[in-house]
Amino acid sequence: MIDYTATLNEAQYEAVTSGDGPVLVVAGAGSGKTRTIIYRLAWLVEHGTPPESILLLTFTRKAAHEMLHRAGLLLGAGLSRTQGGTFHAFAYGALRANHPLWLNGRPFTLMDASDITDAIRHCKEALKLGRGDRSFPKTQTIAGFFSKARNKELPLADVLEREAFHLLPHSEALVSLEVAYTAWRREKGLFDYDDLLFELEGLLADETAARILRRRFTHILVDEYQDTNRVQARITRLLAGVRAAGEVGADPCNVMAVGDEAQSIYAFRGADVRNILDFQKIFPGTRVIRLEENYRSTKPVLEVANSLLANAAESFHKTLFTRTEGGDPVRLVMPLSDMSEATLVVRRIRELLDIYLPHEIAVLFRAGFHSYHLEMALQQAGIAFRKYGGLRYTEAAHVKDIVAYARLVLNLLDMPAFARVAALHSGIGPKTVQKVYAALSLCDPAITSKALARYPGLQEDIGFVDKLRALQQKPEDIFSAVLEHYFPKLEFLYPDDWPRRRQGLEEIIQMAAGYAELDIFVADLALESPEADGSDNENRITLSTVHSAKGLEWNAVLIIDLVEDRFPSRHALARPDDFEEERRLMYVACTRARKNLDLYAPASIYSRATRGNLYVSQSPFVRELPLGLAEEWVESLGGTLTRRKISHPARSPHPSCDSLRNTEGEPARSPACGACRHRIFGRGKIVKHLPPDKVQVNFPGFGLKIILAEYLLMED
DNA sequence: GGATAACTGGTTTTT
DNA sequence: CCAGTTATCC
Repeated sequence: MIDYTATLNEAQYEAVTSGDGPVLVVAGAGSGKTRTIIYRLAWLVEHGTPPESILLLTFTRKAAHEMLHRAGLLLGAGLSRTQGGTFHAFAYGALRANHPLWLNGRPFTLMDASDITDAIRHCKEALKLGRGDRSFPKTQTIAGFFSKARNKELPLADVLEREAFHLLPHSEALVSLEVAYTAWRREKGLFDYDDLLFELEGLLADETAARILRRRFTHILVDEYQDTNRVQARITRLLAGVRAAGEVGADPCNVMAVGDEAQSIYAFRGADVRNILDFQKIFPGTRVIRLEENYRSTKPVLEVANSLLANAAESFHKTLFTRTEGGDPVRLVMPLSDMSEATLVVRRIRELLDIYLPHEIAVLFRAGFHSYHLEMALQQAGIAFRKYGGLRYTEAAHVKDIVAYARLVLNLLDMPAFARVAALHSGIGPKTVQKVYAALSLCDPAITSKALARYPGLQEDIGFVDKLRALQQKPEDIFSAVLEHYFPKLEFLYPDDWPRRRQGLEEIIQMAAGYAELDIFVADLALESPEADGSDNENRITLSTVHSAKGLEWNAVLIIDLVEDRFPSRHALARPDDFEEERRLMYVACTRARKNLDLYAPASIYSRATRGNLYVSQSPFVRELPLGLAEEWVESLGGTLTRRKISHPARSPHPSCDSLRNTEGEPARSPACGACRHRIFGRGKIVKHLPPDKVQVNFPGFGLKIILAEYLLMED
């Protein structure tokens, strides 16, 4: 038997050992949330719950696997029969077993990100929309809005009105494009990410199907509940069932949701914090347990994190505490440019490598491309890294090529895969693809062979795929056959860099080896690519977007590019809600650090457009940092860092005029204060004078701030 | 008409 | 670095 009291605190113990009924665990950053889930899994199994009756829904498959693995270690027995993964992966599995009726028995295929943009581009061309119109949004942007509308469950026109005022002239065109895209998916049997969730909900709407799943999964655990969207919350409810007060029915309603509203960072894709705030209303009789003590970070790190939340909108106020004292100070480094930032970060990583192993160090940033300079500098310095977020292994063209062959083995009428394989042959472009596909979809051997006769290369490929299908092999054997078939083409397809692409292509066979079913493997590739290389990860530092760093932790964390327009992102400055999400994102980034936290705010950023360095404002999250919370280091020419004890007046703790542009794109200013003749940056208004040297200012949408008068402009 | 080469301008975050 | 556009070639 496991000794639960030895390693758990009181609140954790209560969560782990709670009996039947709904439970909500509100777990602050670093409060032992993962440990709690692991022990909960072990406790359930130890107290008679069959492992296969537990469903663990997490944010990444990796998180689920790790928790199950560690719970298995505790128990001394594997938890391989427990299902764990993302909502999307679970939905795929459920729909695979219960085909939606409207498909009429046809196979369905999961689209990956590029399939989605390709499909939208195709519809856009078919409808002749936005041709040569520079103001028409990019296909990827359109895909983003389509998905956002569905995740927020709002009409597309409403989303555009709220979030993309400048696209309103195209509203009608985009709505018709959305209709066409939906029709295209249904016609071709294609599911995008959002379809998975809504189709699963549709499945659960059938009471018989829902009851079967409820009986199968008597205990449901949902991690990162603050980042679920509305349909995911409804799915949770449908899977758990709801018992009215006092009722003892068939629905077990053993659901445990774990989350932290201060770490909600996915509102952009429809995550709704109300799911966690309203949990008790949805599930009557919920037991709420709070984990508040932080075991992860040192005091200096927590003070910075707490200060970020102290400036947040009301509902997110929260303070983490630790019983441990001491720890290195948080460092705020101000390089001259993003180029020298890369140099300084490399230098700092060298220092940290004397103390920590590579895998205990991470560099975090707001967007994938922010790390380009650093990636080059690390390469030159010979420091190995792996990058999360941004381009993935499975998004490389040559990997998509082989996966496309595998998808055709599953389903010859998989439109995106067919288009990809067909276009590998010279002389076949988009139009020919459409023609040949139309002929193939009639499923008449005579017509098929006639259509293919004109394209011998493609005919050979189709023959190869048909043969492979007939053999009914294991996924790894199918991929080795595909590789053998594909290798000779590689040199011709990618003359510039085929040797590089050849490297690591065989890894896909290793990845496939863990799977018994080809379609599940292919679906997983689209949902979340497995670790590309498991070999020397211990010897690499981590580069990651903050979003991809969620749920992870390192001894040393460096956050780069803390400047306005980057972190917070330019797009977030228009609306206060988005700005608040950036703040929580910064909070998530800081709370990843166990011992060392370095913040980098370069004074300038290289811009291609002007072929020079542009001076930039520091991120408001840096400017608002109270003096004394971080040690400040300034770079001077020549790359030397100097410790700065007194803060510069430019370090004003409020958004600058740049970050408070109105919709016309002009910096807005209020008139000078009648009493003191001071002017405020942006739209701020002085509401109170606090003698001798401070004023209270209200920034519409950002709230009240107290500011030193010397930071303000005098009317001239 | 349709495929491919050359060019240009602009980058959020993810399943 | 990559998607979308225009120019050129079959």
